[in-house]
Amino acid sequence: MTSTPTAGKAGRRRDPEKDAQILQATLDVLAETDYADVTIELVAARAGAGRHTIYRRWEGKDELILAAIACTDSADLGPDGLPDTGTLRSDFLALLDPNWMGGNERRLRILSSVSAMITRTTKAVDAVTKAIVDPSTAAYRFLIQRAVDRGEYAPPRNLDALAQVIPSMAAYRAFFMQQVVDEEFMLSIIDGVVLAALREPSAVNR
Amino acid sequence: MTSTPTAGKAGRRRDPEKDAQILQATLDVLAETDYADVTIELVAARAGAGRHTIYRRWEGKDELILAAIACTDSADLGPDGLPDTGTLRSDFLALLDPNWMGGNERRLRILSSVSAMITRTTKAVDAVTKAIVDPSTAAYRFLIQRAVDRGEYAPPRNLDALAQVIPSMAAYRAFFMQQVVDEEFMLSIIDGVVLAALREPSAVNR
DNA sequence: CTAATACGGCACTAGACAGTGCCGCAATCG
DNA sequence: CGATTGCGGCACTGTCTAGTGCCGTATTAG
Repeated sequence: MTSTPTAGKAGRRRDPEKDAQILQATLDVLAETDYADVTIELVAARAGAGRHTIYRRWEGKDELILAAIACTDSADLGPDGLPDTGTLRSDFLALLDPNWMGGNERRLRILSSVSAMITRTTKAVDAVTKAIVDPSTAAYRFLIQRAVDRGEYAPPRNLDALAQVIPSMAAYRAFFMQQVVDEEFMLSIIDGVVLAALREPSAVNR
Repeated sequence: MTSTPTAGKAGRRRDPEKDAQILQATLDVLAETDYADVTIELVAARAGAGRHTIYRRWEGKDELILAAIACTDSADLGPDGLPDTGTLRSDFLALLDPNWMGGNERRLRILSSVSAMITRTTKAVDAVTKAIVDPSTAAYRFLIQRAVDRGEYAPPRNLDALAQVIPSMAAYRAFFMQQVVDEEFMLSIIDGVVLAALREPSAVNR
């Protein structure tokens, strides 16, 4: 669908840059307004493109948005992009700064904008799950597991549930309460919930 | 605005029932579809009313929806409506059944539908906060505090954060993950997070 | 009864937006 | 060069829906 006519066809080639520009513009608009307010016109203008250029590459509005979600940059949430500060608490805090709050703030806004779509399309749920929800949970699961492995805490009763605490509460606050997810809030969750639910290993302590 | 002409005016009186029917229909539609798909036509049809009857009472679509949110029945979340089973764990579980899942399932759906509105209007945030977010948090805060008061657990480090765990994680799951908030899931949060973060009182135990 | 208001149903206006067609220009192949 | 395709911009169609006006009917005060 987005393939460039590499064959021996005549004619001008599709600009691969445009794909990225359009998807990025889509994410920008999605992060700033709401799904219903995302117009192709707006995206095209933002990307410096014509509407046709968009319709030539994607079936329609929904397909475009799904593609944009799928290319949300979650690479920084892979094990390699995660901080390793020595303690779980400061790992959590390190996530707050660089990619995370601007990074995450953006992810949260996109997440909320797409919510309208989620209630209708199964594909949207899949896209959001794959691009945003799963990577976030996986990142926290990784950090906690690593802390357990190095003996900082005893293995938790339910790692998966614990790994979802911060994404859930941050999303709830940013989205439904429309309040900033700042360090103060994060600390209240980290200390008051996640770390509180973890126990020191009963035997040797460090 | 919704006042019935009680003065010595002539003419047919406004049907007070209609107010409730229309607001209820609005909530129904909100719970089933999405904010953008809530048409006055749909609400009117559901309420067995004409569109004029709606416009006669509210300024427009947004006002109607705000009014509907405000009348979400959260009375069952007051202290009097909450279960008192003797232990915090079974209190939590009791919330899952009666008003809660059908009750809460409905609240969650409405919450998600209004999300589109939240990103634009401050009033919507206020309405949702007052009608849904705050009552939910308050209910859990009450249950936890009561358990602490009767000596079941030691006072938590951060009661407010803890009280938001279940609403947040339930909303996140129901909304962004589009998965059912069933007993299995609730138990994983209750045991794996909330109760894990609470400690037995160090001194006399019960 | 008469005047005034509420009600449901229908038709209408106005605006917004998805999607398409066309034009002129740019790039690329043979 | 000529054919073919990509591109931005403009105009157009079709649809959907908020909001309003009108009609016939029902209700109520005086």
